[in-house]
Parts: sequence; C-alpha cells; structure tokens
Amino acid sequence: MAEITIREIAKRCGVGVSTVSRAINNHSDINPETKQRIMDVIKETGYIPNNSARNLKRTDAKCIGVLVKGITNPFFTPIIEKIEQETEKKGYALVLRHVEAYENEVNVALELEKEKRLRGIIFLGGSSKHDADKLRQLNVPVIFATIGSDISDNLGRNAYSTVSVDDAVESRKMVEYLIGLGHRKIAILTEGNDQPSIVSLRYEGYCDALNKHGIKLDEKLVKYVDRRIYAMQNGYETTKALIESGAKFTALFCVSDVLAVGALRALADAGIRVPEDVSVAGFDGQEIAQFCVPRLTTIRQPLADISEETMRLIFDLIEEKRGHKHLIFPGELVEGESTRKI
Amino acid sequence: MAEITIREIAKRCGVGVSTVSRAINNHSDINPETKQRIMDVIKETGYIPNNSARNLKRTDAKCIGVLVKGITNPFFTPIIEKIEQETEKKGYALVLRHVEAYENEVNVALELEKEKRLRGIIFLGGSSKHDADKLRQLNVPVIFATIGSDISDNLGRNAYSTVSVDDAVESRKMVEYLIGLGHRKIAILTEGNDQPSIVSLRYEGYCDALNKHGIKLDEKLVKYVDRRIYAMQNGYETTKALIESGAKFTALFCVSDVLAVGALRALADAGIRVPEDVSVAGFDGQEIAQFCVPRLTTIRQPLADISEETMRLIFDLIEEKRGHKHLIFPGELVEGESTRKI
DNA sequence: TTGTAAGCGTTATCAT
DNA sequence: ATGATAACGCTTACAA
Repeated sequence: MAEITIREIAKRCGVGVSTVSRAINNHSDINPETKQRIMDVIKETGYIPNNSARNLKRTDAKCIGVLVKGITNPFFTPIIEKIEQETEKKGYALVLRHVEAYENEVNVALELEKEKRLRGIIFLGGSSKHDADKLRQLNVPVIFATIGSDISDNLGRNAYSTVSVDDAVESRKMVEYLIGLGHRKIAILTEGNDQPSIVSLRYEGYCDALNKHGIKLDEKLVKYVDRRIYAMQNGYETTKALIESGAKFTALFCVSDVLAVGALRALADAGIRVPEDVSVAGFDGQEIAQFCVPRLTTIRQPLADISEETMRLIFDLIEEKRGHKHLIFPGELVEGESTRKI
Repeated sequence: MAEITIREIAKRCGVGVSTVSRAINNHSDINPETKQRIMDVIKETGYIPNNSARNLKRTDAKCIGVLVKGITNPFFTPIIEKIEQETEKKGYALVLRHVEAYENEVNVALELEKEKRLRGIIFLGGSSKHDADKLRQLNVPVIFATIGSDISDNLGRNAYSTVSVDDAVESRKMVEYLIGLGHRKIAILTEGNDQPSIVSLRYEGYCDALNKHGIKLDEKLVKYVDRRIYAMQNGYETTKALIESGAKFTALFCVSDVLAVGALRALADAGIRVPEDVSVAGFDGQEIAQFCVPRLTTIRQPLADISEETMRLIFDLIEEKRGHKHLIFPGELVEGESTRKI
C-alpha cells in the first residue's frame, strides 16, 4: 500500500499541491470552499503529512526543545507541565526528548536542533558540566533548568543560562539544620562523585557544614549508593549496609528524597525508630516526601519559580531581549516528622 | 551562520556527496583512508547530518516506536528499559515518544510512523479502546503493552496485539482476598469511569467480587479521585473525604499503588492504624509498594514477562512469523503489611 | 572505489 | 486565489 502524499490529495481534489499545503497550514490566502473540499478529502483518505519533509523545508518552525535525562523521574513532572503550558501560550510547539543515560545530552541537542529547527533548548537533568564550545555550536539559546553549574567559568558563563537552586548552599543548610538540632554524627547517602554533578555539590555542602562547625568528616559515615539499581532500592540497601557496618550515627542525610524513602524502610526493618533513634533528611521536596510515614524533612526546590523563570528567560533569549543569565533560587527547608532535636 | 551540510563537507574533502554519505553510514564500499579523511573533517567542522532529510529519503530505517502516555509514570520505567535493550539487540533504533494527556495516541502514531518510517509500534498507557479502522491505517504491527482490551471485539482482534494482565480478574482476586480475610465493608478508590480504561476494568473486578460473595455494593464506599491532581495527593484527599463522610469500612482497595500511598498517609493523619483498624490494598506492584510503611499488599504485574513477550511478539510480527495475539499474564498477589485478617 | 543525479514529501517563491 | 516549480539535505541507484 503506497503511502498517500500531498500530490495524491491535490490530484483527487483537482488542485495544485500548493493549494493543499495552504489548506493544511491554515494560510489565509485560500478560498474557504476550496479549503473545505480539500479538508474533506484529507479526512476521507486519512492523509497525514510527513513531518520529516515538513521540517526539512520549513524555516520558521516555532519550536522549543526539552531534553530530559531521566524522564521517568517524577521530579521533572511539574517542570515539564509548566513548560508545556507556557510554550503553548506563546504559540510555540514543544519537542520533548528523552535522553538515554549513556547519551551526551548536548550531542542529542545538536541533532535535534537541526532536525526540528528548534529555536531554544532546555535541559533537564544530566551533567552540570559541559564544553562551552560545543554548547556554542548550538545556534539557539540554551538553558539548564534545576542544574546549577560552575559559573566562575567565564567562557561558559555566556554560552548558556542556568536556573536552579545552589545545591551546595542548600545542602549545607540542611546539614547545619541537623547540627543545630544537636547532631554531630551525621551520615550521608550520596552517589559516587566521579562525575561533576549536582549530587557532588550536595556532598560538598555536607562537607562544608561539618567543617564549619568543627566536625571531622568520618569516612565511615559516608556511603555511596550504587547507581545502577533503582533509587529506593538503592537507598534501602546502602542504609542497610551502613547500619550493619556498626558505625554510630544519630542523623542520616540523603541527597535525594527517593533515597531517603529507601532509608526509612531500612531503618524501620532494623527496628531503628525515626526520628526517636535517628533523624532522616532528604533533598528535593518531591511529592513522596510529604506522603511517606514519617513525613520527610527535606529541601524543597522552588520548582514553580524555576520553571517560570526558565520560560521567561528562554523567550527573552529567543527574542534577543537579554543575554544569558544564571539565576539562583533559594530552596525551602521543610520540617517533616523525620528529624528531631537531641 | 549558515548551517553546514553534506555538500560542504564533500567540497572541503574534495569528494562527492555520496562518498561522504558512505562514510557517515558506515558503508563498506569506501576506501578506509578516504573515510578517515572525511571523518576528520566532520569532527573538525562539527557537522551533524539532518535527521529530517535522512528520514525523508531512507526507506529501510529499522526503527520501532514506543508511544507512552504518562511517561513520567515510574510504572513504565522497567518496561521501557527492557524495550530499549531488546531493540538494540536486534539492531533496531528506538523512537520513544511522549503522548500528551489530551492527545490521541493513535493519531500521534500515525504521524510518527511516516516521519520516522517505523516498522512497529508499542503503546504504553492510554486508552484500551481504539477504533480498529484507524489502527489498521497504521501499516505496521501494533502492540498495546500492559493495556488489556476487549478482545471479544472480532474486528479489533486482528488489528493489534495486547500483552497484559487481565485487570478485571486481578482486581477481583485482590478483593476476594480481602473478603477471605473477613472484610465485608470494602471501600474502593477509583477513577471516574467515564472512559473505557484499565481502571474501569479494575472497578469491574471489585464489583464482581462483591457480587459473587453476596455483598451489596455500597455507593458510599465508592470514591472517585479527581484526575487532575497528582496521584498521591489525590489518594490522600479522597481518602480524607471518605473518612470524613463517616462511612464505615474495614478495608480500602486502591486501584493503584500511588493512590494507596496517599491513602496510607490520610489514614495515619486520622489516627486510623493500618492494618489494625483498616486494611489497605493497592495495585501494580510498583517499587514504592515495598518501601512504604507499612509495606503495601498489592497485585504485582509481571512486567518482566510482559516486556519480554512484547518484544518477541513485535519482532515476530515485523518478520511476519505470526499474526496478532492477545497474551494475558497472571498478576501476583503480594502480601504486604497493610492488610490483616479480621 | 568514487561521482553524478534523481528523488524523498513538503513549503516557499513567483508567476498568473 | 491558485498553480508550477525550485529548493530543503540527504540516500541511493547508476555510471564511471
């Protein structure tokens, strides 16, 4: 069965292909009756325009691309929803693209920009460190949302924007909060910091806080999760290992809420009460934090602000109203039921 | 800055465009030295082939498409991972496409099939009821995974495949389990069943079970969640309303684990102990079910089997080894700590 | 092994 | 308001 094309529709309607194109694309310079006739035939035949051909020819596609590393992470859900809303409001189309863990998001963006004629690109998730030159190969504005970056790097500073919390600062905030509650033996569940990442910044904040308060970093209280398994499971097993190691701790700081959920379960299984025996804190402020038992003390990222400013910024950049910016929003320490004064 | 094209590369290398194309696509009929020279220039210039142009011309793209409604639903994560693995193993490329809630997934598929020259399509999430004629417009094999359907419909039966659990049967299994534990006043948290969906099948199973055991359906125990808000919040609020309605119940069956998590929290807030005062059951067997406190009794969907068979089937269909099938796998009732005998 | 040229299915330009 | 026709950037016969 031969694919039906615009030519075929034109033939059946007894009009030229450009007229059909006009009908499809809602151009004004077309007789409404002709248009109706064409639309009828299109519906009848089930004709669907080929997007590859359209993208190839089209120059003015108002399209913004969102590349998400870890798209199944519910953390991104509210951000994506906001992006969708604002994009539509501006009359732009959205291309949401999932980036595999092993893929380099900038490479994917490079491809997608050409394929879809993107006008702007938003990165969610993934690395916080990118080659500025490569970034500049993207001929359209680029924003990293919820991914802070090393903006002391003057080369990179003007190659892209960032809208995020300061992960190191927020992390320190949480650890200082725990210290303020009287904790000195504070364990941490973090990821391997072989790559520069948000998580390594959170680990940094932990170290800073301890340091500032004259608490010596105890290697035995630093546990790295194995990235390869799902996060809750990860948090569970690593916490179990921590407990079984016999190391003494009165608080456990997890670099994400999801890890913390696993930790809560592991502690419960070991008969360790939260917060009576051990305080537990998370990071992110995901939905689960306020629904788990006990509710989790966490750093809530201001996702509404972040998404809003991201959208404002991307359109300003597209319209060349201003240059690249690095916006930092404060996180909010939400006290749950998982921490207590000792 | 003019986009760099294959012509430009050819010119710079002093070769024809087809030679460059050969280099890019790893064709064998090319001098390794020429190829190397070309690849060097490509790297140097940062040239990236335009995918729209490639897809337009290409006829043999070995590509399978996965359309996911609700891609941020972690339920799909393990399935998608399996699909990725198997697709790669077969030397196929994967096009993962997010379908908006308001979009019709079949329409999106129709577009994508042409754009990307798909050879097969897998649907995850979304409606279980589709127009068979429209489905047949897709010229490639179609499978609905984890979405059972009304296969008594003879027209549709041969237009697509399904690989799933029988949601009505599994749901009945769970409710009968609760009945077996001595519960008679069993409330349910479900979605509005205005649309034919998986959830409506689960509700059906609930009714069947009650009916079979001579328990009259009590409208006051049937609570519909408001779809528009996030699921846990949804489960929380609806359960709260149920509690405040004053209706008496000893068990609460939630049509998804995520709803159940919200329910657990609402019960805890009301000072109702689980499972001592009320038993709670979920559905799906998501990761959270085994990490929440108390662990959730749920129906675990055999996602490994489902994904495996889906992949086997799609390739068989592509290679025309066999026709459409409707595979049903049994779910597993996992006893957690959230239910008890009364 | 390599180059030339003809499409792929659209949209944009330019006549009419 | 409409129709030819030339791109868009690539792959793939077909020639050389």
